[in-house]
Amino acid sequence: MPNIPTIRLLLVDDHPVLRAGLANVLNYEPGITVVAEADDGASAIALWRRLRPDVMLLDLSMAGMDGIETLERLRAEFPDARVLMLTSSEAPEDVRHALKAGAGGYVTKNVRRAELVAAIREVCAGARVIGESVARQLAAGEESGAVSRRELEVLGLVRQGFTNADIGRLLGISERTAKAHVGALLCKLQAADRAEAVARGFERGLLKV
Amino acid sequence: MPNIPTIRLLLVDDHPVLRAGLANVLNYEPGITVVAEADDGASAIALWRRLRPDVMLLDLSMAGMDGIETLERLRAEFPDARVLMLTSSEAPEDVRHALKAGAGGYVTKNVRRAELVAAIREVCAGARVIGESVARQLAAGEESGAVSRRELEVLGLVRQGFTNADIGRLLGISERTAKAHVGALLCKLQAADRAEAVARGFERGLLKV
DNA sequence: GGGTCTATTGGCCGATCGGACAATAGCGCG
DNA sequence: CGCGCTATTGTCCGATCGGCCAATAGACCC
Repeated sequence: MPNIPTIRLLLVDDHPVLRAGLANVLNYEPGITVVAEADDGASAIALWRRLRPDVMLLDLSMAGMDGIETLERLRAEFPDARVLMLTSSEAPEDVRHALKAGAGGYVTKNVRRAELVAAIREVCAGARVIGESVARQLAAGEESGAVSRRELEVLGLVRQGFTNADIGRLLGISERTAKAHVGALLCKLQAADRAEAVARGFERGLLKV
Repeated sequence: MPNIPTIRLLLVDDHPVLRAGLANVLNYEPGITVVAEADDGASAIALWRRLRPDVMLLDLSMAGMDGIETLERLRAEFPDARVLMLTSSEAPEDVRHALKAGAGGYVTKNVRRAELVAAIREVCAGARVIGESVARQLAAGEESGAVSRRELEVLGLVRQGFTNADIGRLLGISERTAKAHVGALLCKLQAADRAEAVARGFERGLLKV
C-alpha cells in the first residue's frame, strides 16, 4: 500500500447537529480530515478559497444560496473542484441539475457510513459516483420525455392557478400556445388534467414546496 | 445541584450517518445516554418495550411506518411515552399531526445542539416544546380554516387527476357533493382552481411527494 | 337548547378545459 | 442539408369546471 495522502474535506450543511456528527464520523476515518465546516454557500466558497481542500461534501437544501448555486459558483471559480452532493432528495431533477452543475457525485443522506466514505474517495479520485437508490430514481424519470424550459415555466404558472388565457398574456403568447404547452405537459407527465400535472411536478422535483 | 438521573434516550432515524453523529453528540452531553438506535418504526417500538427509555427522539420521514404512525402505535401501548420529534419538515400539518398523536415536542433538524439538548430535557420533564421557527410556520397556517378529513380525501383524488364525477363514484357520493368538497377546498386553500389547490396542498404539507 | 360546522344533494349557466384536426418557423445534430 | 424537437398559432367541440341559488341531517360545543 503506497502512502496515500490524507483527503482534506470541507463539510457544508446547514444542520449543525448533522454537521457535528458527520465531522466526527469522518475524522475517525483514516485518510480523511474535515478541515472546515460551513453552514451556507457563501462561507463555503470563502473557505474553499482559503483552504483549497480536496473535496467538498455539500448539502442541497440550504438557506440563502442553495446547494446548486453554491456548486455553480464554486466550479466557476475552481473548475477542478471536486464536490460530492449529500442530500435527502432523490428527485431526478435535483440529481440532473447537480450533475450538470459539475457535481462529482450524488448520494442521499441514508447511505451507510462505508458507502459514504467510499464515495468520498472515489470523487477525490475523479470518478462519478451516484448512489444506487438515486440511480434507480433517475432511470425511472428518463423514461418519459424531458420537460422543456418553456413547459416548466408554464407549469409554474399552472401551479399558481392561472388559466391558459392568463398564461398567454403573462408570457406574451397566444392562449392557444399556452394551451399547447399545457397539453405537452399533460402528455409528458402522464397527467389527466392540470391538477395532476402539478402533483407530478412536485413528485418529480420539477416544482418545489 | 441535586443528583439528576441520567436521561435514557432512544434514537430513531433512518439516516445512519445522522444517527451515528447524533448519538455521538448526545452521549457527550452529561446526563443523557443513547441506549439504543432504530432505523424504522417497528424496531423502535420493539426496543421501547424492551428498554423502557425515558424519551424517544423520532424522525418524521422513514421508510415503511412513518414517524406519525410510529408515534401513534407507541402511545397506544405506552400512553406516557415521551417523544420529541426531530425532523426536516416545518409543514404545519406535520406539526399538528405530530402533536395530536401525542408528541411532547417538535424541533427541526437545523436546531443548534444546545437547543436540542434543552428540548430533550424539557420533554422528559413533561413539557411541550416547539421550535420557534416551527411555531412561526404553525401560526401562519392557522389563519385560514382547517381542511376537514373528507376534504383531504377529496384533495388526494383531485391530485390524481380524477374528475368530480369520478370522485363521486369513488367515494360513493353524488358528483354534486364531490363538487361541493372541491369548492370548499378552493376556498380554504385560497386557490383559483384544482391545480392551485394541489399546489397549496403540497405547500402546506397536506400532500406528500 | 341553540348555534356552528360538516356532509350531503339539487339545478342552472357561462367560463374553461382538453382533444383532434392541421400548419409554419427556428434550432441543433449528424 | 435533411431530421427531429421546440415554439408558435388557428378552429371546432363536447366534457368539465366553478360559481350561484337553496335545503336537510347529524355531530359537537357552550
